[in-house]
Amino acid sequence: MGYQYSAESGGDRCRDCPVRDRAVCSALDDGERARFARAGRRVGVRRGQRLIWEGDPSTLVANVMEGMMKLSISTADGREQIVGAAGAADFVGRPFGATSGQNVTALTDGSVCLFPRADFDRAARDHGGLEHALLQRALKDLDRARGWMLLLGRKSAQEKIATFLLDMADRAGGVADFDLPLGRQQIADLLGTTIETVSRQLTDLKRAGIIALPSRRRVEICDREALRGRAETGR
Amino acid sequence: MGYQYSAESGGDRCRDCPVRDRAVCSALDDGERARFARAGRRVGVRRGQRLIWEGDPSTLVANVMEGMMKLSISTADGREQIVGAAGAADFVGRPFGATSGQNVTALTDGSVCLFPRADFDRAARDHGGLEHALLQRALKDLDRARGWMLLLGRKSAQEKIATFLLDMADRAGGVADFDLPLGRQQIADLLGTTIETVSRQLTDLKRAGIIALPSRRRVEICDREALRGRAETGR
DNA sequence: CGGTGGGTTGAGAACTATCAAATCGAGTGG
DNA sequence: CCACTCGATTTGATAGTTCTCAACCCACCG
Repeated sequence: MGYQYSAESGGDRCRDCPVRDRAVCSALDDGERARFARAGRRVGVRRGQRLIWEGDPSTLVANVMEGMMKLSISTADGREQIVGAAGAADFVGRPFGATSGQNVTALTDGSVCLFPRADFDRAARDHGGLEHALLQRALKDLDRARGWMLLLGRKSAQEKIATFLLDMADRAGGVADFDLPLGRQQIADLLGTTIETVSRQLTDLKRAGIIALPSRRRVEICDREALRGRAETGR
Repeated sequence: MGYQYSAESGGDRCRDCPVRDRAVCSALDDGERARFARAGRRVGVRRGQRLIWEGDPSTLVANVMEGMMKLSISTADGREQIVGAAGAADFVGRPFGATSGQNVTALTDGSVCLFPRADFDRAARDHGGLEHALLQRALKDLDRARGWMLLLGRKSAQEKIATFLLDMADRAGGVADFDLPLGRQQIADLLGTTIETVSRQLTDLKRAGIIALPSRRRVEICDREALRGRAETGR
């Protein structure tokens, strides 16, 4: 399939894993992990590369080690909706299921730790801790997905953008000043709107003095309260 | 809280449970279940009754025994989005989490088997089978939620209604003829649109001869292919 | 027979998408 | 260092959808 396998082969593959104590694997003890690690492969991914295809048989799952991935679903005529994102230490893929319901595509260069789904499923069944970690993540993802459904179904473009910016600020650690990990088109795909609407709403917020946009990717929140107001009633 | 507790008290509460071999409990063996059952209570619910509130501490979880529930989230100003539905044998509530992210409200009269979350969490940790069953459900719910995000974010009113009708027909067993379990307002809340738009789209489909609407709740699909077409490209 | 609670229909306003053109920014090669 | 190019973003004009508000209908009930 053309993945780029890293040089490291046997031995303790996890030793230098950047996410070894945040990923689901951290639920395993050292012995379990050592055995489990044999099934996994560290693989580099390039921006734009697709790891998993919507509708394909679910044969792979992975932990993200570096970089950012998007989960997306498309209509037959090419409209795309981003349904989730996964960064370092997050889990992607569909365990315990015949097919994958989403595309998984790299938004940035990065690397993942890839497992054949069958091996992973077996390990999850054998080690309750791993399964519990998966359940925790699935439940959290489910809460997030459902929260986003409210945004997609019921919020105006204004509210969508404001909510999105607050969400991003939170993820960046609650700071007022951060870089967007997404381009305008991807923001549109996430919010269920168009690139032009995203652009217009951003410049509206800028003109209102609520945010500043020093460069394409950078955002400064100048008036968090006002932004919060628009996230709730920005009709 | 005013729940209506049923008369049955001790003994084998599960014996006459209508969903005993489809609910998550079916992952337990008889001995486990007997012990587990002591923590649960069968409770009747009336149409409109809310079991769980969005944002409240998560103290209860439940298996639905009879009837249908909706999961919903609301904005501060009262707009509502339905984010899921639960029928007989489905599980509701937020295990392993401090707060519930959704409202759970009965759409019809029915009954549920209610557990204090703490007891349920403990049981899930002790019995891997139960946890696995929960994971399976969470993953399926997650797939469904994400699929619905595509509809909410990217589909036109026409496509939403057509998709909804096909979905309902599937759930009813793939028949061409079924009763809607939801009123117009609830369909609107599910599809992220308004009651008027739902009504208009339905009459459009009726005028086109694709469906018939013999009564308020009943739908007949006359031309499934045409309906499928509108679910994909009904712009 | 007058309520009542859905549901439908109509008209106009408000948003948002669409299409097209102008701008911007980072590279590139001279 | 400057013109030039390419992709991303912004802006403008316009068309379409969908929402909103209001009136009307209809089946059912006391």
